[in-house]
Amino acid sequence: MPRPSRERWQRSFSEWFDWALMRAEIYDYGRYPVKGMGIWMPYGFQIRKRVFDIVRELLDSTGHEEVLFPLLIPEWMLAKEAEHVKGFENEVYWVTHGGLEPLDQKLALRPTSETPITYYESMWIQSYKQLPRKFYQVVSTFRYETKATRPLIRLREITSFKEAHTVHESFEDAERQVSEAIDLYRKIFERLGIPYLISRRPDWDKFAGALYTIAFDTIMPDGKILQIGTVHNLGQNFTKAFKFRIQGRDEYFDYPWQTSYGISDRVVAAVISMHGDDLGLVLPPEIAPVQAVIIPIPAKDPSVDPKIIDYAKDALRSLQESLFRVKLDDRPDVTPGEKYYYWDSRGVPVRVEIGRRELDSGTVTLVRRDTLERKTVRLQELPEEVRNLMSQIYDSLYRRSWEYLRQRVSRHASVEEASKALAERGGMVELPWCGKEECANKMAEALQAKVIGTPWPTEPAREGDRCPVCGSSAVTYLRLAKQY
RNA sequence: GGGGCCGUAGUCCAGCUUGGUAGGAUGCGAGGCUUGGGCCCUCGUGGUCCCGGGUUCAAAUCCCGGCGGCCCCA
Repeated sequence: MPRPSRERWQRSFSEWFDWALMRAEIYDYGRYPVKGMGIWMPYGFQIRKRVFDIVRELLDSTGHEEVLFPLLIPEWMLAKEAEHVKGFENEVYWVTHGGLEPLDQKLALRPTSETPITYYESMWIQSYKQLPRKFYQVVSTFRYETKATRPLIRLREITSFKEAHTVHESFEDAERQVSEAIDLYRKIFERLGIPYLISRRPDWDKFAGALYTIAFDTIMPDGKILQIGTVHNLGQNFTKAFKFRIQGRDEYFDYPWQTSYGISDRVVAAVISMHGDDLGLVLPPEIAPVQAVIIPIPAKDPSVDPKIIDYAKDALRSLQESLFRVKLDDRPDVTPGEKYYYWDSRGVPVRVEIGRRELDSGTVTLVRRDTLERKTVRLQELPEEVRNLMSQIYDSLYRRSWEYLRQRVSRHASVEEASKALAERGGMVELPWCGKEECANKMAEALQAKVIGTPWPTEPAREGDRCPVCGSSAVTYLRLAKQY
């Protein structure tokens, strides 16, 4: 078999994505009778779990403490911070009845948890000595999306919202926390081989209630941008709204500073999309529920088959002892070819083929999922070879996805050039920008694209670069793209 | 926000224009034959035709409303 094509993957990505989710039994979407909600199936649940294991590991190791807040938020609490409630008013689900009885206080299904968490922080924290404090939870959140919902990408129940919330004694420390969060997110996406761009969202598009928002975006196979993580500096907006004050080093009372940052199901959508091909998923080994699958090949002479199975079990044991997640597919009534397609679609990184040839020579044949290259190695070397292959697969997925992203980001002096680039390959374009909202909107309109933001860290414009709309000196560059 | 397409077996789809017995492929189960990339054969199994209402002697089919999915544009 030649290297698998990525034609359908790229040309009809939307179809590919729906197909891949079903085919690999990840997320059953489109037949639950509530819009925008689906079911994590066992295999998908394993992937999701391993992705969020990485998230938890990195948060835990940097002093974040996992908590769990209630799903329901009373109306008065959600409404405490004026900008916040205004930003969410169109997408909140309300619980209005208990049984047949109308509730005297409407209860929101949390769209995010800044308000209840701040409410409790105000009771738990009295002094700067208790700071910084970093909490997080991984929960379902609900948003009444009016745009077209998509599996994992735009859900009404976001089933895997990791929201972190931190408290600090000073603006400077909150700024430091923003950097830490960005660094954490970089590490998460690096581990998953998801390439990203970091942008500061324009002021008119920041999180409701934040001073500013930094966002991670990736580029999907169809060239559209997907936001995969956000980091907000909340300033004192919520602490003031909740009259949450602490005693500072100077003995005076003042409002502490907060940040919050979130990652969701979209990370799983991104990792699936980024590495896939026309056969289905290609999973980075770290999150693959099955890292190697052993396929026994029956012999012409059936009396040899028990020996092949025994030999395959030797291979299985050897890999299990080396702590790989490995599976022997010894279903007697399914042909090897069908098993290949089955496991390929699920993205298993390494396949181990064992037939008469391998039995007779004390070897096994390894096939790597990303390239379908084969290689025959001695049975004793199996664990080491699998380990090497997995690391090569990760490296190559990583390089390929970053290469893909880089090819779809470009800087242009004029709207015409940028428009051409967007038409040709989608992705992100950057144009010099004077900083005025009006000019940004005009660029977006001309390109029929959305303003994504400005590069982070902030990049001052080069001498002589001019805003293509008003012609005045550019201060930085504006990123625009078609967005999910 | 505007426009379009679609909903029939677990899945993919035909049937709808022209109303009159619910079809195919695939899957699933049994048996046989195969097995180094989806083999083949036989038999069997599987349906609230998305939901509600209307028209009609009769509705998967026509009409209205709803729910859900997809695409394009803003």
